[in-house]
Amino acid sequence: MEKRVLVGLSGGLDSSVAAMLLKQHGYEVIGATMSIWDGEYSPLGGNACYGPDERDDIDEARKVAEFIGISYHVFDCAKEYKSTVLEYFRSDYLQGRTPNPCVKCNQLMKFGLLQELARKSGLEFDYFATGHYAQVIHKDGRYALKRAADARKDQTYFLYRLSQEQLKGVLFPLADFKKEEVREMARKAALPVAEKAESQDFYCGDYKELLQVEDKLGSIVLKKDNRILGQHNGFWNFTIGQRKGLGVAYSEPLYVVELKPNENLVVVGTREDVMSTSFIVDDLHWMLLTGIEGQMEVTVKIRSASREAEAVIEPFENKIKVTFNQPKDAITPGQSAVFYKNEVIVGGGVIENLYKQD
RNA sequence: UGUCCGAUGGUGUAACGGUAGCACUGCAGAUUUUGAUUCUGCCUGCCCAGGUUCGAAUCCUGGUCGGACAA
Repeated sequence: MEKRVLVGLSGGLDSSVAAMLLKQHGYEVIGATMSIWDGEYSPLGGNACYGPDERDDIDEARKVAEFIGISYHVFDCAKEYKSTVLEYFRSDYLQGRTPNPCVKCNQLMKFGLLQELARKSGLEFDYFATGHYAQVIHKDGRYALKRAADARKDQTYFLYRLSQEQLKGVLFPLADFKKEEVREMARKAALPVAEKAESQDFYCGDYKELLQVEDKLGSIVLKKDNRILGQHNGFWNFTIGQRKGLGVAYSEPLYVVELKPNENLVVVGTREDVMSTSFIVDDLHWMLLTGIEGQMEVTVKIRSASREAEAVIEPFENKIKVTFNQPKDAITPGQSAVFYKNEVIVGGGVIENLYKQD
């Protein structure tokens, strides 16, 4: 009997190819897209997750579904998206942290609500699949994510919060392919989205709308001597490690080193000032393991596009303390730190703050 | 209205007298499922007026402006 798979279609290249591959492999495939845009704001058009161009993406996903011959459904997740992802996004920024909406969205929406609504609507399926570049392994009775074959496109970082239950029923058809191979397959099959461009932003409008704030003048101060170097329109417009857009000239590159929400201060410093070695991770989520007792050597990734680096993790109160072997730049509260051992996700959590000795 | 110092692109700076470089900002692009990082490219400048030199940002004179000292 054919196994049934629900595939999350985004209207993009990757998920389309994923669906096509599953179909070719003999699964009975059902396409589904979540609708998250409620039209409250009016940003300029653009290729973003949360935005009015969602309609175009849904149209494309529908075309693709027709093209490869699978059924297609759209589920309205706008309300929940707003109360979870957007609310999280907003409150984190207003606390001077830098949230990662993709992580939240994967955990709660794509790999959560979407399947839930599909089942409620009467659809039955054995697996859930997406076009993510990641692979699932099963070891010692636990499921975990392993980096994709195409290391350059690996997306496990965004998926580290998936639970055992979520991982258990997941398929990633693109796990073993490189991006170029995926595009080539799409071209050969003449998929409608074969030439679709990469990359999408989270939101293509002004973040002020999502944060529900107005500009508020504040100072940009130099860490070294607290000298005021310039002005800004609100600390929420910045993230640790940011270099561009400060509007401040100095003898060397300046980076945002710290945000002080209470005083609406943006503290900047030199390259050296953004480097740290130790930090505390909270809001833990374990994957291959269920926790650790003592120290463990791992590699840690603290930003989607930043390369993972060697570090030691160890319990610290109810949290985890991470210590890099070499100082690392832009360790940012709110971003996720994901621990890998031999390319497999051991666990991860959210960066709470730097750990300072003495 | 005395003395001293300084005066280079939007900002901070560099250039034995030989036609101005660097960093930052800004802009454009590459990379990116986070408005970060990183990478590539681009735009702007020698306070003014004389003079000395084959030739001056660099030397001299005067002016203007800024800073410091000076009751």
